[in-house]
Amino acid sequence: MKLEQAAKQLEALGNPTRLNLYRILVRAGEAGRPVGTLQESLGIAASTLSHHLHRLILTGLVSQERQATTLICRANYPVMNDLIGFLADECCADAACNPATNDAAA
Amino acid sequence: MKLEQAAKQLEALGNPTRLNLYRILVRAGEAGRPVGTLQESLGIAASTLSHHLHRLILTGLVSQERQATTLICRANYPVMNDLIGFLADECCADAACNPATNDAAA
DNA sequence: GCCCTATTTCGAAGAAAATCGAAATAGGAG
DNA sequence: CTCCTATTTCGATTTTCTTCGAAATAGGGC
Repeated sequence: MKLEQAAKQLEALGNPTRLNLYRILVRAGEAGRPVGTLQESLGIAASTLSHHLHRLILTGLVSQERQATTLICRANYPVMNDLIGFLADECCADAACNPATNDAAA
Repeated sequence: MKLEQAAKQLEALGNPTRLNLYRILVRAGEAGRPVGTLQESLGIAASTLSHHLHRLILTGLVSQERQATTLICRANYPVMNDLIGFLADECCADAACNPATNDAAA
């Protein structure tokens, strides 16, 4: 994964409203959640929610599927897996934190 | 971990310059890196670097130690571990992505 | 005390984000 | 076709971020 893409996804999750939104979607599982119920859960303006949702969709973390007039939103698990993989790769997440001593720089 | 704190850390990493900076620190390992060499690697103004560094330090992702006149910066691995743990917990990272069907909401 | 390097703080300018309400579009029901 | 609900787009406002250079502080060396 490219650093820029990872940064975009991290930024997308780096907002309390969006992180909360994303968490709700994750917990909703494969069933997903219509936009309307998300709005009720979050208690924000529909336009604000739409904006945040759009940002999450742009990064690939969330996807939508139309069901008649309602839009079902779902967390895109593989994308999150890749992101966590990136972080773990860079930051020795689950390992014993024994980073190499190579001087990788910009 | 609280959602707000996780969001702050994600936001801190959600900037290309800071993510790059953090990656350099992670790869530097326990030895860490003086601020000066970070500036050379990143090619940004010292004040800009100081600002980004401050943000990473505020979230706990990076810590500093003074060695005479130079400040050594180090990645704070446990904090990143917690963050990854939070993401994995919310988003079934390494598991087979079988989220529960509880309707947790805000 | 004076100087020298390393780093931060200050002040400012431009860019981007978060939020809302109002208006526009999407998809179907009658 | 008209209407109704669901959702997005538009326009605006307020706040926050990013970046820089200049000036201030930190810690020693002479």
